[in-house]
Amino acid sequence: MYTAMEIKKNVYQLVAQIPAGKVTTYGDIGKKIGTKAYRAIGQILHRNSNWPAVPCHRVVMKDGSLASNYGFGGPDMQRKLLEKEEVVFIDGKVDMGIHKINKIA
DNA sequence: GCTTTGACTCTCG
DNA sequence: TCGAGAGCCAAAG
Repeated sequence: MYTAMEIKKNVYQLVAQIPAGKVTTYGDIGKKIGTKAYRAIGQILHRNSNWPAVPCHRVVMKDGSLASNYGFGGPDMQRKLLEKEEVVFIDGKVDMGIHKINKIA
């Protein structure tokens, strides 16, 4: 049983544990914390009370696509940040086969 | 205090 | 293989 604060804390914790050059998906985070509210995670990160402690730019969709409305400068900014992390982009999407984390600590 | 929206994902057609 | 619909949780109006 998680409370709103616990969920947010878990999300921030998991995202903060993502190393540079690696990315994760909302689904993995949701399953990791035991919730199916993948949208809520995105919402939490959008609000992001813990910026810049939480690298929300390392969180992408299942397909590797970036967020639709990244609230920091648009998806372009997010892509730029990931590229600086040595993340390889394929067809405008993150190469999940290399950068996607198998399991979050 | 209730209703609507939102950085998503999964399943059925 | 591609498209549309339902489900979930939290924050804002």
